[in-house]
Amino acid sequence: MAACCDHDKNCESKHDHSDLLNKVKYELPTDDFLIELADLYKIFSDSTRIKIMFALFEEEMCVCAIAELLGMNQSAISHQLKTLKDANLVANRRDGKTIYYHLSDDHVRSIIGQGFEHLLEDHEALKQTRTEG
Amino acid sequence: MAACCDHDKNCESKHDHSDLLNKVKYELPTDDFLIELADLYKIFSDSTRIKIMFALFEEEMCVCAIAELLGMNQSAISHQLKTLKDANLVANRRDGKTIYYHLSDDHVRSIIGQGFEHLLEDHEALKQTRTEG
DNA sequence: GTATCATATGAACAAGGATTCATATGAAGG
DNA sequence: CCTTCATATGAATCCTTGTTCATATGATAC
Repeated sequence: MAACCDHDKNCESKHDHSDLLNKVKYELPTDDFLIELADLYKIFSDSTRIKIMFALFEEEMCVCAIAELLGMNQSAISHQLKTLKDANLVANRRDGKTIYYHLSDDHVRSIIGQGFEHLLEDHEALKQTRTEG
Repeated sequence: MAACCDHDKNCESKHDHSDLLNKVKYELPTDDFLIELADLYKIFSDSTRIKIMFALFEEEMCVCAIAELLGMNQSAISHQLKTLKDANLVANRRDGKTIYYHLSDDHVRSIIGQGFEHLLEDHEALKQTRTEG
């Protein structure tokens, strides 16, 4: 009988993976950490937020400038900036009535950089197969 | 009058950002690329998929082993594996009735690695403020 | 062929989230 | 104070998406 399965109806396989499962289970980070990691990527998973972060690569911008740049209304941008700020990815400063946002650290750059490279290489690979075919 | 606004009701600001906007707009990648980038991170933004990828860090696994590991049913895992495969993040091989999945390249490792580090440093910072307080 | 196991897939449902609208806050100028 | 501008926020809506259930495919063994 499979080693780990009769206590859970989700585990219905007839295979016996006990050895593999025990090993992998041991190496796996905690659920909490993995959920936190997914939540971090969730922030990068919206194109509006990506655009905002890219814009802030250059220099700090106020809310209405970002809204104008992206052609979206101020409220939408404000909501997304809150999301980014809650995740410590952007910070802001007030100057009179205006509030300027900027990237809060270099993690944004390095995280986006990795995705960027992945896409570039995918596009390269695609081009390759096209010229080969 | 602000330089770029009367053509678009979303651009209602009284500020004049023309210089800044022109500069940033010029530096910004295309919409298509930014959307593609967001879509890539979207794949990392689900904890089930993250867990699958982490499991495959160790070695290849068949569908039912992953399901057993995560305590989820086979269908859910299969759907997510399809998502990962469509994004070229995992690949598979058949051996009889069983299909084994593995990471398809090292981008998964490097992308997850960046997020990993970000979280670790955040946790460090948190610990710091706690001991200071 | 039929039965069984491993996986894939389509439809349906539920939960989450991005945007918009309306409104609130908060600062500066008069 | 009152007005205006810049931003924030809450509620409502619509769209996306993860999971489940039921079923299909595809391979092996008999």
